[in-house]
Amino acid sequence: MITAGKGAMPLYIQIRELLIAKISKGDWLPGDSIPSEMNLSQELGVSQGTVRKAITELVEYNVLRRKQGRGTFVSNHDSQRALFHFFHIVDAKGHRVMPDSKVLRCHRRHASHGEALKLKLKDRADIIRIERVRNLSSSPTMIETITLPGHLFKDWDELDSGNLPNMLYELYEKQFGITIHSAEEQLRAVAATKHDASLLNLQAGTPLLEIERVALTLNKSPVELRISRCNTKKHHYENTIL
Amino acid sequence: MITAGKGAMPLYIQIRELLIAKISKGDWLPGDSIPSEMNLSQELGVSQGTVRKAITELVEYNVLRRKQGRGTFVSNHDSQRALFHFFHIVDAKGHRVMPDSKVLRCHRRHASHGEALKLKLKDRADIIRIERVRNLSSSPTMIETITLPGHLFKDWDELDSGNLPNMLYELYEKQFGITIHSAEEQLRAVAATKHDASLLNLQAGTPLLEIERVALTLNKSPVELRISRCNTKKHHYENTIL
DNA sequence: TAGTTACAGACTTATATAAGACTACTTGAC
DNA sequence: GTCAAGTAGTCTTATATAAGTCTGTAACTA
Repeated sequence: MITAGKGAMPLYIQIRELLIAKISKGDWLPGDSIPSEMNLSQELGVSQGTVRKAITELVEYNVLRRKQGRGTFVSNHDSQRALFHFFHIVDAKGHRVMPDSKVLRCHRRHASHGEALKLKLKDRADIIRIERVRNLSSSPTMIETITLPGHLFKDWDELDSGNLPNMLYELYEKQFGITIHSAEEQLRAVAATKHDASLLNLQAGTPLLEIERVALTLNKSPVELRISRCNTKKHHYENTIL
Repeated sequence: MITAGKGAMPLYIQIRELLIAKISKGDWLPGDSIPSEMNLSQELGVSQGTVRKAITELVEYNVLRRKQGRGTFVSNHDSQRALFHFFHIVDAKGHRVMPDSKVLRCHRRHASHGEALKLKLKDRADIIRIERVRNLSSSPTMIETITLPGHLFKDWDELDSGNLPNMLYELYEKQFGITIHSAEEQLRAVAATKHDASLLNLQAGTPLLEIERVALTLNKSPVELRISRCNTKKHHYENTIL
């Protein structure tokens, strides 16, 4: 409940947490508009400015999106957002390229110890494994190995695995109600294996950029482990430090 | 001048730009406190809340730093900030390690075409070139090649080049009045040259992570080009996407 | 009549101000 | 030295007004 007074959390923080809870719980779905600042303020017994401050912080975290004159909306994963926010590989000129994807395999397995650790699962838990090659500027450039906790993607097997969409986060959201909100990436340089080499048309031993990403929901629980191995001859990973 | 009324920019944006100008111009130096919100509001003829909103945005950009009960300060580069904000190499456990550095060479040259382009200089402009090896967890892990525009670092040669400080951004700020505020990085996987290999105790051809960074001031003008080649056997580059 | 434009009103977020609460440092009494 | 009050800073909340967006209806045109 919202409480005011000495020693209590500031109102706007209580309200921010309340809004997060509503979204995590699924009361408000991605793409939906939330009640107006005025409505919320009356409902919660605080002023519009206080609700506004709470909302502002969530807009900064990319949880909400405001449109003046229209309302405030829960962020969703259109492919634009996925491309601009989560995809950091660009071409030599620094332009973002929409990748396309060819799925090589898609099957269920047991998690290895390392996978279980990174996804916070029990050892040998049920997982889904996807392997695909991605073309950038129409040449094969990345090999992705994606690991998903089986229990979060129950009806996965009903999908046409040969024809998965290009941007998976949109799929997670629409089909499984799971919204990826943030991610932690580790980057390393590795040597291409023979397998890598044949898929990417290069020689074994060629240096590849390996990106290991754990994608998280709003409440920080891991949902996807993705290992990408990229040929950085004509593309590179771009990061801006602000 | 601050102007209100129809068609004018919002007050808080005008004030934000004014504050940025003051800082860029050097009226307020890194580490200094700026006038209080109340003083500024009186001086500028707006309310405290409006000044506050302008300041808030600059705090989010890491330009200013607030301390409740004390004041608002221009951000400066203590080595902590450099380490946490600009240094993304961590050990296998994800812990930040303070690197140490050994300078190999430090001399003046003419800029190559590529360097001039990235630093927005004229071809063959005067530059300073620093090469150093950095140890992480007491083993040689990175080779850095740093390029600085000569005209911005006039008295550089008076420094003891064999004994440069570990965190250069602090030096730029204190000795030359240049504050690094943001940076753009490009990451690639490359093969170690013989030279790399001998410095890092590994075999030629070993994959290295190459980080090419252009560091910028508050008004986006490039100040440093830094190419780091890292052995990612025991360390990796960490990036969080929010 | 059917279709289109103009405009008013309702509802939304955005901006600006003011007042009091909280926090850290300083000063002075003891 | 220690403690308490004072001072000067930021932080929180509330209120009022501006500006943007959509919808329905009245007026106008073909």
